[in-house]
Amino acid sequence: MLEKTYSPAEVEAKLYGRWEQSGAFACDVASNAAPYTIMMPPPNVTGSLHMGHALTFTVQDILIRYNRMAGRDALWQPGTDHAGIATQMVVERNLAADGVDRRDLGREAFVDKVWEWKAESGGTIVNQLRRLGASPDWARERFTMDEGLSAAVRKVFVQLYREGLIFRDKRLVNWDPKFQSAISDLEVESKEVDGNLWHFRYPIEGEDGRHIVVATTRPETMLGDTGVAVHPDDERYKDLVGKHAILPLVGRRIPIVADGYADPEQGSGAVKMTPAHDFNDFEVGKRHGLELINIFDSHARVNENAPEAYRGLDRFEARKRVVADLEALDLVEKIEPHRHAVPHGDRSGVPLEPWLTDQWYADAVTLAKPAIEAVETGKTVFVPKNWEKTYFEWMRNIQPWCISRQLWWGHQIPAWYGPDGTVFVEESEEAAAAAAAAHYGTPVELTRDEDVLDTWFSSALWPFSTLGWPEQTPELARYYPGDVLVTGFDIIFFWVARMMMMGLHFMKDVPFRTVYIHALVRDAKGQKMSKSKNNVIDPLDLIGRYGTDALRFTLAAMAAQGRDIKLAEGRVEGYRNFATKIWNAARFCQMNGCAADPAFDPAACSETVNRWIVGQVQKTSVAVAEAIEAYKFNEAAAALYQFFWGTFCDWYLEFTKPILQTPEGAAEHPGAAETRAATAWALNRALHLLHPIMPYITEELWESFGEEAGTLLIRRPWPDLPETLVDPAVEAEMDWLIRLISEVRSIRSEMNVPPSAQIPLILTGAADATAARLAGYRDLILRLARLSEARTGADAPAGSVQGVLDEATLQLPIADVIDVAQERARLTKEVAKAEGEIVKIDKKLSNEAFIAKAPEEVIEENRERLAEERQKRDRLAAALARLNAAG
RNA sequence: GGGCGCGUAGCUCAGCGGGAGAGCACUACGUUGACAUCGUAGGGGUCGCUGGUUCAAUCCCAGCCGCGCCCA
Repeated sequence: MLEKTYSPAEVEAKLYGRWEQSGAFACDVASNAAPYTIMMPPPNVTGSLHMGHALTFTVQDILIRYNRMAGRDALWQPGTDHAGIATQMVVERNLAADGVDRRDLGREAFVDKVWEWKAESGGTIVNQLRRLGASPDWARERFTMDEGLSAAVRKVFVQLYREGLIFRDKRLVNWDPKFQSAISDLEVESKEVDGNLWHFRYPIEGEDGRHIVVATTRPETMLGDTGVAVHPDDERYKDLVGKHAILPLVGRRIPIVADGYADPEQGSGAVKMTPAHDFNDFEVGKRHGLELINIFDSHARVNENAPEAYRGLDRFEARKRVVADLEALDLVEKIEPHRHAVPHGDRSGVPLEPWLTDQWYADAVTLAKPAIEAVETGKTVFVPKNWEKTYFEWMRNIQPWCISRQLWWGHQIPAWYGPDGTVFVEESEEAAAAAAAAHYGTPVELTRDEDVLDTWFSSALWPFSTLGWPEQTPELARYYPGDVLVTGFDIIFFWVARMMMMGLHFMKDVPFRTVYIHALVRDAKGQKMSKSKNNVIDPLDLIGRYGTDALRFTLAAMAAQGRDIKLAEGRVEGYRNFATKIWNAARFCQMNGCAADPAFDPAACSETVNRWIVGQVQKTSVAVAEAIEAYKFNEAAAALYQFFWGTFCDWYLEFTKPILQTPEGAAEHPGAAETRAATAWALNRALHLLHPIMPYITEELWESFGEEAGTLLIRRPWPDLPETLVDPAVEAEMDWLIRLISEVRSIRSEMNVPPSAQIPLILTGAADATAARLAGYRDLILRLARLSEARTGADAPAGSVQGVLDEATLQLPIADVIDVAQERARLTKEVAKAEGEIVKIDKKLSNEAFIAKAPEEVIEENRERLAEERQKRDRLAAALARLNAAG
């Protein structure tokens, strides 16, 4: 016998191991089944499970479990990425706690430390994924720094270099002074900061007392100014173009140029130009041949290119000093408070410095072309479709991708320099040495490039590097391209776009056919969860309190396309209750001896209730399958919830009670055996349908109810049921029954008939078929509507409360409890309601244009509804008349 | 400024050309042998505003008002 309540924690721990050990998660390269592949977006190895992960991995697991059941050879490829900066930071912090600096340790020893750290604590998120019930093929778990994946990185780098698609260049980069590394423009986070707009006067050369006023948010950069720009049409400055200003504090003579970049509306209309420290100024500088003067070192301290007084100052100290010195010279026109966006490093959190350095770049412009085309031609489709716009927007405006990072943890760039700086890009040191020897005609000492590659460079290869590329493995042939990539929109640029580029370039095919972009999880108020707001909901905490299945069902139910998820804990609680409901329904089935019967044939039921539930199961299985295949997880969840609670528990189990529960001394109902088998069958099918979303409770119940002892639900086939199980006549009959019971209950409740009182029901004006139904379901009706008798009759007994059901009128003779005034009010309200409908439909039908232009079935439907409403109105009016006559 | 999206019941959200829905919350009643993590019934909505298209608009189009996110 099942326990009284479901205990998620116990069941989860027990079943996960059983699944994994049974090999249920593994794909089968030798299988004849069609493959179904999802590449898991590798979480950061330093990461721990947050709500976003919970959503994305739940969705992926639903897809994988469903497709596995649907007969596909499913591969869900798991793994983690090495997260260059984040991981290096973690390990550096740990070392710092022991008073060790990585530079004292040296590169090799430091990298060893990182590997040690990874071995000890790198698996956190992977274990948390298990608690979520995720079922990837763990045996194939990969890490972006694995030897195989590293070989893929080297090969890709060398090939792209030889094709001219990777190059080295001196450009402005987003420099992170804290990490001492370049970062890509995607890792830049704009933050609104309260600052000032400082207006400085720059004296004009040769015109005593005349100044040009420039406005800036970064006074300290003026030490590197090499020009002033004004708009060509700006009348105020026309005569100054071509002249020079004298840069205060420095004394440099700088040209005044005309450029459309200067906005006459902004500030004074004149802008100082610092081409070595601002991306826009860099472009303007290029157009006008302005000098590039780098005034900062890598820590963003003023260097030797600035006047001696400022050297060594940090950029913020330099700012104060410059302003103070200009004020002393009376060259500050005004200072206005100004709120503006300042680029920050998304991980370091410090303001970034545009800085001129040598870096490696990938030619994203060229690589993006086929990737754009693949989406244009539908080789890869986005779901929902509108994310294509975001993708195109970025891909069509893409810039060269800075792929080098000044870190130690990552894939070191396979480039070696000869004594004269000649670069040799090869897959190994030996190859580089050979190439150098050939170049110089003699072996030489080579120095390897110290930099490593952007983590996303290796992630971009994930869809094929994890399958063994560059080896031509059977896995690669079978599982590339993948079916669907599931991720959040925030990762379209970082990862999706780059996988598209690399996949198309190296595999000559897209990496996945579909990209499903899901929502972001926010808190109940719609705010992004963040530690600083202290509104983070921990999925593991929710799992602990409500169970994994409840959390998964909640996320599925809320994963409607195109809208973010505002997660309120109440929803999780509600779906925990749903799990409890499932548990209790199963207990009930067990208590009534409903066990799987191998001989049961759903198409051959004789009891109407059983023929009905079998059809409802069929409809639900189709609805759920279609919803999952269309990535409409909320619809799948709603169909399941409605079926299990609203149909199976609320009606079917109630309908079968009189059949299953034989009163003392009475003979068993002739349909009892069939009903027990049908109930078990329906419950078992429901467990199948629920399994992808609620794997644990369904697997646990399958253990007690399953048709085949010792099998696991995870490996069972998805129910493939014929449409013929749905019988419209049966549906109509059960629908009538439900409406009759509901109507009686509603009247009883409104008339305040105590639940314990058993009252009679007389159906007047009933057609023969209706009378037959009443007789056929008499026991059920008595029980569920709490009646003492239920029969047809010719006349209404005096003092009846009345209701209408199709052509018949319900009479509930409860003269002793009836309140005439209350009943009159009730009936009057009902009549008015019907009357309102009649007026609405009548108006529509008497509109000639409607009759002329609307489709025939719509007109017909309205005619039917009108007739129904009129019938109802007439019967209710008659009931009212009877009441008035009696009262 | 450009792009995307959202304003539907008290709350969280489905629906998106032909009868306004769900869950939670709320109210009343209920110890009917699966379930109070429950049952039965009920109240509650000019579907942001204004125009337009249409026989028909919560749904399509335009404008406006509020709100969010991304990119400059």
